[in-house]
Amino acid sequence: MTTSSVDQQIRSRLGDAGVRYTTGRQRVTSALVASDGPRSAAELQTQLGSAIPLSSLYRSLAVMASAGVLAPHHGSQGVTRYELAEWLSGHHHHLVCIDCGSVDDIELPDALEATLHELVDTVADEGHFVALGHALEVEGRCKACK
Amino acid sequence: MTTSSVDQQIRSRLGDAGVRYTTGRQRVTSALVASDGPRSAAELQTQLGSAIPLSSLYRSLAVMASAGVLAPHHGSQGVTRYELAEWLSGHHHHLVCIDCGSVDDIELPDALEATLHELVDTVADEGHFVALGHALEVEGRCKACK
DNA sequence: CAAGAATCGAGAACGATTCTCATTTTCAAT
DNA sequence: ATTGAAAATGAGAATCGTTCTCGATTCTTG
Ligand SMILES: [Mn+2]
Ligand SMILES: [Mn+2]
Ligand SMILES: [Zn+2]
Ligand SMILES: [Zn+2]
Repeated sequence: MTTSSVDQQIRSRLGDAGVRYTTGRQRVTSALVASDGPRSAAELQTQLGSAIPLSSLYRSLAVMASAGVLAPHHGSQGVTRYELAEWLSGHHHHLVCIDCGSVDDIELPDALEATLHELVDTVADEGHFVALGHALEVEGRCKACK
Repeated sequence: MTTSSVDQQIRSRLGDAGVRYTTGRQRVTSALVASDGPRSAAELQTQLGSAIPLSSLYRSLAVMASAGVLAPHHGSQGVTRYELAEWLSGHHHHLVCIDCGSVDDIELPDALEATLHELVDTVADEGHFVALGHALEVEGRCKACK
């Protein structure tokens, strides 16, 4: 996934939302495109070399999330990590480290994803609600904690 | 699931951990047994009629979680909700309301759960890690928000 | 070049959670 | 039953991720 194609889609979506795609927000995008999992404000600040003040970073993340460009992931210690929304990154799931809380993306083979989709729909039908999405978290240990 | 049988198992497990099963902790247990999803410290305090100070409640939750009796669930707004560990409550999954963040337990029919297990094991094998657990969150709207 | 809108940045404020420490309760040994 | 050690309690302070405030700055558009 190249930064530039994602950039175009984000620029367009933010434009529709009446929100500017400033250089700070573009930096957030490229940091997230380069990541293999969701990132917190603090992690992004490190990754970006302190180029953006925390208060601005938090605001950009909030703005981009409410425009549907980023998706939040709530982890341990009250830390929220953001990633590109699935319409930008593609649908995928997460491997969460039970020791340090880090999160890595995992993509299911198409056959398995299809199975999972059916499964979720069946569960929703039986529970008389509409499944608007699903998230499978596989719990294990990351390389650093193994 | 009766409170008393769970109580016995918890008493035993806490005993092994060298931790006392005080009346405050027993109240936490009965509140969680009566719940249909994970509960935060604040929610438990309300549910328990302010019978336990928040600082004690937080400590009991932490102690019981690190003894493996409770499991934390990290939700929006930095709120952590706890539920009985799966060896006490049985393995199950969650329906998370995308509007208010409330969480309800859902149990998969055995056939679906078996399918999901296989699926997770396959993914883990392919990613060269060990799946120690899994959590499926189905996203939808709760009755209150529908 | 304005003027208005949106954004920025520094610091204050907030809120969930954790920590501190003096007091109280529990448990085991006598 | 008494006692001393260990564990738990409770009130309040402290912490830390996050959000808010507001004056300064940057965009956009005519
Ligand atoms: Mn992801
Ligand atoms: Mn549950
Ligand atoms: Zn780890
Ligand atoms: Zn709801």
